Amino acid sequence: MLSERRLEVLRAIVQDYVGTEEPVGSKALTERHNLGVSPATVRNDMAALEDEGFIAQPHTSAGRIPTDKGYRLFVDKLAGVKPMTAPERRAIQNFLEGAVDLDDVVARTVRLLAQLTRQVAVVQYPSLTRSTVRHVELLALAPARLMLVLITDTGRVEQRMVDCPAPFGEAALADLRARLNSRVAGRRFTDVPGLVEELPEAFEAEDRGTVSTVLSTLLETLVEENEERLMIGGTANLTRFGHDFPLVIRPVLEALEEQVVLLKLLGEAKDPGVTVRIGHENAHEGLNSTSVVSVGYGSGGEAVAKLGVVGPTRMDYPGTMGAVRAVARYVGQILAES
Amino acid sequence: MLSERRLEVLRAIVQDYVGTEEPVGSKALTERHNLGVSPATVRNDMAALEDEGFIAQPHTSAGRIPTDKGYRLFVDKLAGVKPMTAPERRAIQNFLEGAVDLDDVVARTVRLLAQLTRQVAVVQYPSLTRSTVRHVELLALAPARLMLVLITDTGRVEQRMVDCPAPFGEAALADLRARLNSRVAGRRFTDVPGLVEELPEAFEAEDRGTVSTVLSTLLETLVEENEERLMIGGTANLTRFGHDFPLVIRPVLEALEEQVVLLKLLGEAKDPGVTVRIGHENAHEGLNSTSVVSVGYGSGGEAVAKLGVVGPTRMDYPGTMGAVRAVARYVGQILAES
DNA sequence: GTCTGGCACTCGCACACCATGAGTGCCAGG
DNA sequence: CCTGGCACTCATGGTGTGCGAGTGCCAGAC
Repeated sequence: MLSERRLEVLRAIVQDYVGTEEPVGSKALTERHNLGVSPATVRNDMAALEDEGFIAQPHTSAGRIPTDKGYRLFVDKLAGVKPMTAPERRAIQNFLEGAVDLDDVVARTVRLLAQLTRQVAVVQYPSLTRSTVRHVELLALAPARLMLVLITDTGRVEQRMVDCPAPFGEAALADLRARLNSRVAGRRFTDVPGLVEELPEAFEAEDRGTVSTVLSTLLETLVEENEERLMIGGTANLTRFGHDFPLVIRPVLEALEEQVVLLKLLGEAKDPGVTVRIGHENAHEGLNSTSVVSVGYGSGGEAVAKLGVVGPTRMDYPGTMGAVRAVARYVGQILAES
Repeated sequence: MLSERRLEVLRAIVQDYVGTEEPVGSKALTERHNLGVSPATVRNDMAALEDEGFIAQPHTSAGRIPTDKGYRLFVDKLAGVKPMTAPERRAIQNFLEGAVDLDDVVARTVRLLAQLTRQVAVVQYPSLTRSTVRHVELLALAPARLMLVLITDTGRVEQRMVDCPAPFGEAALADLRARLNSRVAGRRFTDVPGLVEELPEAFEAEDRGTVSTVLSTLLETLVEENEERLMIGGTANLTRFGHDFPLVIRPVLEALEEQVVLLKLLGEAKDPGVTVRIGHENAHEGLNSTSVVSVGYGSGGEAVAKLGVVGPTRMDYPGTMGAVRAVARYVGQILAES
């Protein structure tokens, strides 16, 4: 079991290492933090912490640095979330309020997060599956070719072409449009399939094929993989990573280009609050030397998507968590207003 | 004036340096290329080339490397565009044909370019201003709130909210929708303003305010800055840049995050063919050690947007130019088909 | 039992030194 | 105008060394 003081030592090590980027020794520790004990005592505590796997030394004659396990303990037990200051909060709000549409909200959020945390920011677009339908529109582009436009409560718009098996009259089109909207408008995406099931039956036999085609296109749109888009930014912050450049940064850049990887990354975090995944806790190899801080955000009380940052495991966790949480909160507000 | 052989020497230097990334000396040159003269002669030629500013030596006792000016001469006079091989062309075509919508086309193009050239790829979305209107749709979301949806011939969709000064009836809406489409469908964006000018006059006085509002929103959409979106990829290739990492790569990453910068970059290239901007020819400071190879692409004969790659000035120009040109050609085809 | 000061030990890092050799410029002769 | 020869420069890499930060351990104090 770790005594109170040993935890305090670990906290001091994490804080110093995050600040200086250099392994921290026993003497420096006692000087910068008033632990009330001598370096020798700290050394003993360090030896114990090392035995337990919370810290390690890069070389025999160097100071200690925290391990992933050490950071984990720090995040779980030793550090809170550092709240943003009032001016910071105002700045966030002001910056986000200038957004004109959903794309802009996401773009601004990415910039903001990247600037606040000085790390790589990742923002997922509000997911279709968790939002509700605002409107469905059908346009006849040609006698047997329709365009289906789906508008969500978060302002997102998806469109699909529909090639009809048979020509489809203007009247039938208006009818379908009206029926469709009266059923699904305001409903959650997940409920839509059940709501439109027997819709074809209301139409003439000749039109049923087309109606079915339209419906299946609609349902496809709801589940389609590209529903999960995201935007990243602040990659220039990767240059502040470390000294042993290419080897670390390369796999990270590669991982960041794989949207699938990132989506999985964000998706894994089920926690209602801020989630932190440290180093090897990330499934993807390329991200083994990074930590991911993420949180859900949404227009109502409920999360419709996630956002977060990717940075070195040696990061300011309390500050980053605070920034991520604050941004998520304000983005939620903005989405709710629009 | 530079003799034929001196140009040949320059070509050899560029080729060797691009291949090896190391300054090339006179002896190595005569060994790898059969110039038919001795190293001493080559040295004299090199001295001349250096006087003219085409090459430089990093240190006194090192070989020569091409300067920006040297690359410029190489690109303009000494190198052609290396055409893609047949299998490569087939691969490009196959890869692009799998795309399901415009976003996907752009995304695939970026990946493809990045892989082919092993550099950073930039693809601009087909610009609104140079395309034509396929359809304009108006939806009533609330009595005094409309949504305007604009669909282009390149498959792009833009939507805007319109808050009406007064409630707008269903009949008037249908009327406006019909009149609008009959006037602008199939027309170029640049012609739209003239075509809708006197449209409000056809409506009752009470509706004119709303009609005007809708029209001005439509016109805004046509010129809005965010019409010029773009997508980038292959940033991981930046790690192959050089040995003196952070200092070079940092400003490049920063520049790549500024869409404005990139758009200007692509926009500057007015050439109908492949354009190459080398090193300091790029206005943006951060890109002074990079070259940009870009070209326009379009669904018809006409260019509606640009695409290109950003890489180190030390790049394989003929190959890169060939890849860029080929990809642009096939993307154009794909867009024309859809 | 816990903390402390002392002490010997380890070892990475920075610096200096030197030998090597690739590459150059210049010159005299073909 | 080209070539071979020659003296010179200088970046690079390997070795050696001193320094100092940091450690582990132990004996003694509280």
